[in-house]
Amino acid sequence: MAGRPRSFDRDSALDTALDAFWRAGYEQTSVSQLTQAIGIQPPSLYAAFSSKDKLFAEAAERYLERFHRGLMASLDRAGTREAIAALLEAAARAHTRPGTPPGCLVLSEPRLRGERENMRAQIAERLRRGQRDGDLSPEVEAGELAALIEAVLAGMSARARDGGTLEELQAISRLALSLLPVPH
Amino acid sequence: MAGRPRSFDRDSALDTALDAFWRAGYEQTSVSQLTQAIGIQPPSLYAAFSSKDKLFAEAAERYLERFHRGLMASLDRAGTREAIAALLEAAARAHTRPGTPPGCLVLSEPRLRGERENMRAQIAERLRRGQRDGDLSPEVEAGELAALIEAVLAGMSARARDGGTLEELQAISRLALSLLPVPH
DNA sequence: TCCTTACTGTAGCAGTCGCTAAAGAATCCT
DNA sequence: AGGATTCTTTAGCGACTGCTACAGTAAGGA
Repeated sequence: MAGRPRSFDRDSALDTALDAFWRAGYEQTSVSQLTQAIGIQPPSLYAAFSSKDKLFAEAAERYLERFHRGLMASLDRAGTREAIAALLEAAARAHTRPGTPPGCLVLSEPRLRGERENMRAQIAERLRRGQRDGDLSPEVEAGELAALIEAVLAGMSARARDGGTLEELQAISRLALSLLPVPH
Repeated sequence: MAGRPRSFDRDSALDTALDAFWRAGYEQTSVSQLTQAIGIQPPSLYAAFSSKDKLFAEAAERYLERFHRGLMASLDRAGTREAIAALLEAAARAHTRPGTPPGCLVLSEPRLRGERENMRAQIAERLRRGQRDGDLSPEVEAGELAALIEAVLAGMSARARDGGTLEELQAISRLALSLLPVPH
């Protein structure tokens, strides 16, 4: 049944791969960089993960679970303004957190366009809920405001990759919040 | 003195190279893609432009002259709000203009970080002028507001690359404008 | 103990990367 | 015409890309 046991920890190898993809993106991360960072030879990587593409998919899924979903859970807060404020503040912190690469994988990796669309849809849904609840002006189109918020988040991520500090991103976040129209 | 004349138009070759770099970025554009698009062999490219790096630098300079500076000239408008509105609107149009690649080269190419810093500095300077002129609230830090505006522009560029339409970008632009505090 | 199974390291596949040596072709100058 | 100059094409450099055939190794089951 069982053969020779794997000589490396698949789970921590996935962490290492995620870090590499997050830092440099899919295209700029070579298989040889990955195997070197993990400390294995190519056949071991391919036995465990099938292909660079599948390895990325699994690393991205881990990113979603471990970083992205928690961040998006900020939207569950009561109060639309508080929810968006929490999302922006959490993003500012996450995008500049020491020990992880700067910026957001979802917002910077071209291959994750689908996740960006999910993200925008979730924000739009939260805004619509706010309009139903009466704590967001119904005069603004929720989809459009969600697109603006996504754009601000993408800009914050890009700024972080350019060396922007936590304080700079928090300033962006704080100023961006003032565009949420309160109900009259 | 003069030897065999160049068989291709250096100027239009530079246009072709700019289009390629703009569309896919520096790293994702190979020399063989460039020579194929221009219709020449590698030695001709190297005789005319020295290296991929120098070719990119020249193409980027052309981008700045031909697209970026005109866009930034929107800031010269009288009225700070009008100036920022014009910049955002011009960006929405430029990032989705048919016949040119989607998005902004300055905002999407990692190598052009310095230009992004120039851009932010120019926006900040315009905002400070607005505060001196009294048509922008002096209570907001111009550098921070400039960072927010740059973030919105970067987000618009990213959205354009994801397939965002002119109308979507205009909606972002219009909503973003509401964060400009008027003087009390 | 021996077989089966599944991993390991070595080595290298075909293809592409940025770039260039060498030789032929087209121009100007004398 | 002949030489000098500068481009062109052909061909290919060494290094790297994602990936894999092959042989050796370490485990469990009979």
